[in-house]
Amino acid sequence: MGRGKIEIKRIENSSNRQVTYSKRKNGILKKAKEISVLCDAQVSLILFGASGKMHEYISPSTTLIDVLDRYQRASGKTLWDAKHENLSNEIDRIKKENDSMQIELRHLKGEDITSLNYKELMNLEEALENGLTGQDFGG
Amino acid sequence: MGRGKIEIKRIENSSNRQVTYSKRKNGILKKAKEISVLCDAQVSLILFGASGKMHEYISPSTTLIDVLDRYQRASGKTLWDAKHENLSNEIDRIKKENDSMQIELRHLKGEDITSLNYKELMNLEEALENGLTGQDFGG
DNA sequence: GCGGCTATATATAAGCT
DNA sequence: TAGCTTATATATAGCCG
Repeated sequence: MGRGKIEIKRIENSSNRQVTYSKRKNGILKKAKEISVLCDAQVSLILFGASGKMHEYISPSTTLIDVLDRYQRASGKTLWDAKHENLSNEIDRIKKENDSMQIELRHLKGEDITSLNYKELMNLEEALENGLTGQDFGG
Repeated sequence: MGRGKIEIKRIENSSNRQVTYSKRKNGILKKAKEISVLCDAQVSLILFGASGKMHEYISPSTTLIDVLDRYQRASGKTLWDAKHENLSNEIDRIKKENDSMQIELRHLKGEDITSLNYKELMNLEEALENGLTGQDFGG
């Protein structure tokens, strides 16, 4: 669509790439508006250029959240549930690490530290590195 | 872009609307792929036609969730509900505690433990309870 | 690097089957 | 109804200031 035909592959020249992005971004945003108006379609378009700048188009009379809800129902994929699960799992993982450390710290602080011998310290260190939970080092 | 010029307004004839949707859907999906490849852009495009059928394009090497996370950061808008925010906050909180403990443990393990005196232990304990991060207890 | 300017490449509205 | 075709409308690559 220009003076010359181009291959669809990454434009190596960064300044040409930027110019092309800017032009095509306008083009695709326009197309998104058009299809949404002409065909009564619900559209969500989000673009991030290499420079990091964001552009978006969401059809009128809807919201991105509506689109995403519908996306989940139509695709069977989960977004917030997946997100929710990821977060929950991360919390579990971190909490375990956390508990483990707290237990070890309690031991460290609760004992007469000078009474720990070398072997006990090694056990402790190993336990910490393994992130074991609930293991008791005798107190 | 055809035999005749058209106005950008809802196509009333439902079968024309469907045909136009189908054609333009292909066009915009192609455009989305092209800009993503040519310009190294991160793109998310979700379309629902009036018939309810969904089509999507997400740039390779990313996921819709990534795009949405980035969208939230860039736009300042929240997509996930309050529940997710709470989880995120909890993660932040726990991670801080965690980091704090790791720092202290590193100190404990890195030192000759018998050299810690009572006061140092008290400082340590206080720091842990306050969840302070990055504070140095002298090594 | 940015905003116009064309020549060309593409997309697509109508038609046709 | 769904494709295929073709004349036109658009998009845009390469340039220029």
